[in-house]
Amino acid sequence: MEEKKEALKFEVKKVDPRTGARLGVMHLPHGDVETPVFMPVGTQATVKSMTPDEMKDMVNSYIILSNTYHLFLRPGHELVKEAGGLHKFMNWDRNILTDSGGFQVFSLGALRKITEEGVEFRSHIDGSKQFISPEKSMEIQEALGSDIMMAFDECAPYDSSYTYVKNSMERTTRWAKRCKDYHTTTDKQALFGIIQGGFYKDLRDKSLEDLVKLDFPGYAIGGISVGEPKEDFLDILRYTAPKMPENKPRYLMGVGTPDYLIEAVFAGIDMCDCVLPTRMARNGTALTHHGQVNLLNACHKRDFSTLDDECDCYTCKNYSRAYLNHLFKTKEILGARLLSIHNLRFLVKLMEDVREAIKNETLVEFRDEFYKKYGYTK
RNA sequence: GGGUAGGUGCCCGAGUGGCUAAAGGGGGCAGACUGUAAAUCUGUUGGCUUUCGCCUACGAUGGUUCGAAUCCAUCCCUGCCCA
Repeated sequence: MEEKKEALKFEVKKVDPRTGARLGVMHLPHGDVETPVFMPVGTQATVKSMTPDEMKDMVNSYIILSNTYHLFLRPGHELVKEAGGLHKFMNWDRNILTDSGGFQVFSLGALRKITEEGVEFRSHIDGSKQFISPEKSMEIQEALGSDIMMAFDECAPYDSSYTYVKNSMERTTRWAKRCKDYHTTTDKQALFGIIQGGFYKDLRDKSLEDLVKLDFPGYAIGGISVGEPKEDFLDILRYTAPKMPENKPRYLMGVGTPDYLIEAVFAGIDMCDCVLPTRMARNGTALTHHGQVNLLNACHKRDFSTLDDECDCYTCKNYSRAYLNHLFKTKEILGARLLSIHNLRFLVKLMEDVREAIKNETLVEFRDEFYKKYGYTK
């Protein structure tokens, strides 16, 4: 019997004997992606302020995210399809992972109503009534033509009760089944399931168990990094990640800061994404090897030194903190661009270094040294 | 020279007897940002005392009043119009 060709083939190249961290590679329709990987976010078919060439040449990114809900509203998934798909539309020929719109169920809280059938939204743009079901999310993501699609889920708020999270998680699992039933072109696009269950371990177990039965080519942890204390985040991460199928990519959604990324890798996570580097960049804050640096602070006015002496990015090689300070003070858009280049490169490079450390079995030393320099107390 | 409008905290500007250390912007200083409703949002911005409080402050000086940025007088300065 010949096995049907699948969009995603995942290889675990090595598991760090001391930590369980994994080194791997995802073979995808638009090229290979080495893991662990940080995926920049380009919600509206653009990583804000960055051209695709810059994402390749300056950031060295092989996969980025985009968003179902936002592209559904504008310009509309039909239009993107008409343009030849999302890759062609935005001129990005490497991989794209699309989020399902599930996060918007959470972030647009006041504007939606959840039922078994799906979620009714009020558009944040014009207030118009919109409806997204699991099937609709699949239809949109198929029209976009992303390489990895996410199942339509509900991301419950941090303060949700056990009963609420239980019902929500069970519905998310039913929705995942509906997504899988709808999505048949598995040779072109891989569909990942999303584990929910909030901060209740038995619910995480149940979610994982039921999703694994559905046999997705990859699994994500959703519903954390929603404003909880770090201990709670680490607790659920360390509890859930190691139980996820070993032969499939493990994706931690919505993370983030350098310490969260490193902790995720320690827990056996292969993929992370976050808006943080680009958003912080636009707001004037840089991630550096010596901690966060707010370029708007007065202390940089006459600081002609480089932003991060250990960074290899275009910004660090060519501009001073004083110049960046000036650009942000004057609200020049180049400031946002230069810091976006830096922050994105910083996190992508962090994962490159992490992969190297796993290869060399020096991950623990790498983490300790990184934390010490960054100023984390650990 | 005549007329007229006005002088408020770093800047612009509201306030026309007590609720005013004085709205709102801007600027300054700092903080937040984690599957993007974010080039956004929040705090703070006279001095001393880090509670109560006291002092200084709305062009200057003097006055009316229990009480004045707000009313009166004089003076100084600025914009505009006419000569």
